Amino acid sequence: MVNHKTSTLGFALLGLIWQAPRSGYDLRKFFSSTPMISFSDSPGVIYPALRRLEQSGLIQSAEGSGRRGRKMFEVTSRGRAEFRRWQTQPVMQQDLVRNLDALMLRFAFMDQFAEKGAALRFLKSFQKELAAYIPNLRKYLKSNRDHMPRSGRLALESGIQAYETHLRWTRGAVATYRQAKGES
Amino acid sequence: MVNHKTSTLGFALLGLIWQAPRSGYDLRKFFSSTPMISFSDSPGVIYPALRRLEQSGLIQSAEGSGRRGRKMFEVTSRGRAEFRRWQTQPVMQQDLVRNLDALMLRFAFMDQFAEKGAALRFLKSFQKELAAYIPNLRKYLKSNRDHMPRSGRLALESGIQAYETHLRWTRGAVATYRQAKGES
DNA sequence: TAGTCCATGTAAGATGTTACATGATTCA
DNA sequence: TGAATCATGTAACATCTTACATGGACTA
Repeated sequence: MVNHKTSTLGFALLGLIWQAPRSGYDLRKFFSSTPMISFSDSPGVIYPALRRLEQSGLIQSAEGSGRRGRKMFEVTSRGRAEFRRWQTQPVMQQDLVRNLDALMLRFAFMDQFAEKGAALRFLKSFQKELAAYIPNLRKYLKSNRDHMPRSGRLALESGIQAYETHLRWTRGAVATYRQAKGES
Repeated sequence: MVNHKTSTLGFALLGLIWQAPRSGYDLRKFFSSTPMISFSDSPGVIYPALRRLEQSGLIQSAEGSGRRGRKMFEVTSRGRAEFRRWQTQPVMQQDLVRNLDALMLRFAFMDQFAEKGAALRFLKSFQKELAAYIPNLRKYLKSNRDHMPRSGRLALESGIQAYETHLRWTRGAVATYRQAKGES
């Protein structure tokens, strides 16, 4: 068994297969027809990624798979453990800057696959990193705005606004979870 | 001369070198110390990318480059033409979904390198694609919200909010340009 | 029976990640 | 002189992009 380091795409596939056993074709169609369109639905991406997940022992093809010609995959217990490990890592500043999409993917599957409380911990951790990072951007803008071209300044402001929107979102999300807790 | 298809990183380098001749080291430091930190500052990324730009004839190393050991690059006329072509392409829905960062990069250099009016054309084009795309996400949310897990729904809402923030930003940016035009 | 969709794959090539390597320069 | 920083590079590896290839099933 070869051990590949799972990519963001790999975790997306793993999460979807965990939701319900799926074939490569199902996954391609899912990507092309939902907001997960940000992932490529090309066969040259999906099938090799599935083979890697299988080689790493994170998924296996189910026997007696549906229609002839289809190969259905299901998640193994190793796959579930690996997914949870990835999903519940603390949020780092680097994730914010380089991999915001992966962060949201981790959160998207939180209710289904992580233990209770993981969603709130994630949100708090995300919030903390955002609150620490946004002032850096503001500082840079303040020091440099006068000798930045207008479009450069606007682009930076757009980035700041995007992070602020995420921060606002985390507050709403935390409230949603708190409320649900109170009701239960 | 080999012709490589220039990547987003390549255009980032090209734009920065156009602003002022720079060495690989300068570029690495720029990435690591400004909001362009989203690009890798690793030498294993920067130096090969510079070689590719040079091989494609988009940059050349300047003679008598500064301190001993440094190689300063400057943009060629082919490089300028290629940058402008990339920068002034119309915005496609695919750019929105897969390459939002590249879009903002294109805009960031607009005032410096594109002809007058290009910034406004870009903003209008961006606006149009955003206005066309956001309703798709809303529709998906509306049809699926009842059988989505809470965290999945929240993640989708975060995506919608991010796009809406960009749309709001374009309106502010258009106003900025209009105002400057009126004043001039 | 012809066209479309289902379904899986391979191959070439470019790019990015990470780690390693080397030597010059500056400054305490 | 030793450490940090300047400065450029290579090499192994994994991944993604794009294009091509193949055959079965369905349906007008």
